[in-house]
Amino acid sequence: MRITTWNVNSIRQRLHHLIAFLKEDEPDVLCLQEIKAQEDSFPRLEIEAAGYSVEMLGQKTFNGVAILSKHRLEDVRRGLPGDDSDEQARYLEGVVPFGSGVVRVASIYLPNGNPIGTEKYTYKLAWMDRLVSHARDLMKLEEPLVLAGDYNVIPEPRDCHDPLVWANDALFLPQTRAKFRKLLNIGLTEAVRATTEADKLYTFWDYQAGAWQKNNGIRIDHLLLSPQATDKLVSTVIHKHTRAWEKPSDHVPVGVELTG
DNA sequence: ATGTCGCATTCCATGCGA
Repeated sequence: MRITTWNVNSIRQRLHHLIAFLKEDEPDVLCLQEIKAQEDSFPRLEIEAAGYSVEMLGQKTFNGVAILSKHRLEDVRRGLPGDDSDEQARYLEGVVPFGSGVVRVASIYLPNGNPIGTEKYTYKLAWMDRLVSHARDLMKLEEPLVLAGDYNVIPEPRDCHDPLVWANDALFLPQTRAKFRKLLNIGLTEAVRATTEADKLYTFWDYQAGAWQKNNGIRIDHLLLSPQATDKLVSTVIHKHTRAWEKPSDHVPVGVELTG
């Protein structure tokens, strides 16, 4: 069973890439972020024609998350608990069959938080607190769990091309990284780091300043696994080649394979 | 060199978010 996450930066602009990726990689579950669409403009029929069911939480213009799955999602949760006034579409969760049971999967689009010193960064930190709280609740279920998405967090200096460039950025501030470590400290395992110690592994390259050509990237798309999922972890993959496609997303897909 | 995208409106140019 393979579960993959991809920030597509507009589902409508990226539909052909998305269909191409589904056909070449055939993930069982694909979590999407930044679909930038609501239900009425989401290309549901094309995706269903490729053999995937669709659950989504959309929003006009910005944000928006979805989960595509070969098997229909059950027990779907739309939105991150903890703040009923939060209207940004950044969290979607559900379960799919896995072995003799299920795996619970979430598609996460964690706030960017820039510029620091503004309400945007306050919102990011508060959102991370809510994610920690909800993840604690999910851990009590003691089931395979994969929290996948664009975390907008560079976990360590080796996860970016030049740490000095990112020193005062919301993606890399000590306070941001500390909150990310809270997720790990409640017992979640970051899948890519569980399978490799390599540096220069990136999942995002800015459109600007020739970042892709210079391999000036950052690793901000992550899959966090509960112990029950980590026990089944076989491998991870960063689908870097998609960044070289014509008119690409600035993020590439990242996937895990679990046995069973 | 504050350099590129995608979206929406103020609508063929500009502001916002990333």
